[in-house]
Amino acid sequence: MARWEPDAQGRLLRAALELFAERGYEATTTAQIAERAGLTKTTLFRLFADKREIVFQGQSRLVALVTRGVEESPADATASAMMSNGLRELTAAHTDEQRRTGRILDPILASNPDLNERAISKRFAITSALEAALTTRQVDEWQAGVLADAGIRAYYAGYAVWVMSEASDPLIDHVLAQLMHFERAVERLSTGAAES
Amino acid sequence: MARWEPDAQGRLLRAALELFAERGYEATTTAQIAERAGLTKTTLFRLFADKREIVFQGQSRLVALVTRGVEESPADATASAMMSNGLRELTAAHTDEQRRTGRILDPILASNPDLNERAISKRFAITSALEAALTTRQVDEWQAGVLADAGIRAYYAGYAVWVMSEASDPLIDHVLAQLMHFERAVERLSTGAAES
DNA sequence: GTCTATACAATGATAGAC
DNA sequence: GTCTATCATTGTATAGAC
Repeated sequence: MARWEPDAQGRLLRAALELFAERGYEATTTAQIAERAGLTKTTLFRLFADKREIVFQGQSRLVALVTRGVEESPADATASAMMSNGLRELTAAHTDEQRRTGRILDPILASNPDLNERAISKRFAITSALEAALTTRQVDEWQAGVLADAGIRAYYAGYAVWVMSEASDPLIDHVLAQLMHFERAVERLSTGAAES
Repeated sequence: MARWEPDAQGRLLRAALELFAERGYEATTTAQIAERAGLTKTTLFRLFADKREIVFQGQSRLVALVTRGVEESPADATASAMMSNGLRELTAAHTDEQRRTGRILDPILASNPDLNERAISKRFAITSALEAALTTRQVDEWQAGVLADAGIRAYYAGYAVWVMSEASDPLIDHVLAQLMHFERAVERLSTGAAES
């Protein structure tokens, strides 16, 4: 069936993670990654748009997931409930293996400005997708923006706790815990808004 | 006094804007930009970290400005008021000439993925600076995050209207108009939160 | 339909001369 | 502070092998 070893993308990802951990992101060339994966540079760049995408490919599907979570919400759902459904869909995509990968990957992402920039860009893409999905469901534009910012903020904050946690508690619990902080913040802002 | 023509950075910026407008960002090489500015590629890369920074250098100082606006707020200011002060400082930095530049630059930024990514990164840096400044002033972390997200959202939305406006109305007016939308959104969220 | 070989343009770094 | 020169690396383009 397969004339070549299967799962070229996965092999490239694993090779990249190994090399980045060994010698750092910048000191690793795309040729070295390809070689360790048993491929060539040409193939690497056919499968990934650029060097950074090797490590972020997984996050690209999150955009579609958060959108679907909102779209599949019942017709009478509140704006907040639709946002939560988007997050639920996001978190459902995270396996225990991703938690292990995250523990290796996250320090690498933080260590390099190029990877950091791409990470920020991905976060923005997910936020924009959530915002657009809410707007499509007739949520007021500013409300959609605030809910999207807060929801993705909760998602990232919850993820940071989850990825470092020893227990096998599900990601969604951490994200929902963060969302409660958001609701408290909104309460305090609305009562305090008149003062200023 | 000056053995070379002064304002190398400004000359490079103007040369870059001209060339980007003429033939696009990708079709312009750093050597061409340097040549039109009467310099060489080496000098360009000593003055700017990379090709994109030629066009974003101006935004880097905004990080310091928003921080200062919060820091200089009176001791009894509310969290919202400190955030507004940060925005006030940001908007004060925008001249009428920047509005003209923005009309040329913004379409270029939107047209190229690399520039877009850098723009998102700058927005995140400004947001993080505002958030950190509020936290330093003892604002609760989640409240600081929500206020920073919303404040910078208002700043960008206000900027988008201002840059296209024919009248010579100040930027701060547009930003404050956006902030009122935020306050209304908070009101509606706090009353509706119990439903879900 | 996936991979390889080769050649190539552009970014960005570096070293030494003026 | 700028220049010339050279260099490694990213990323593209093409043509062909299995």
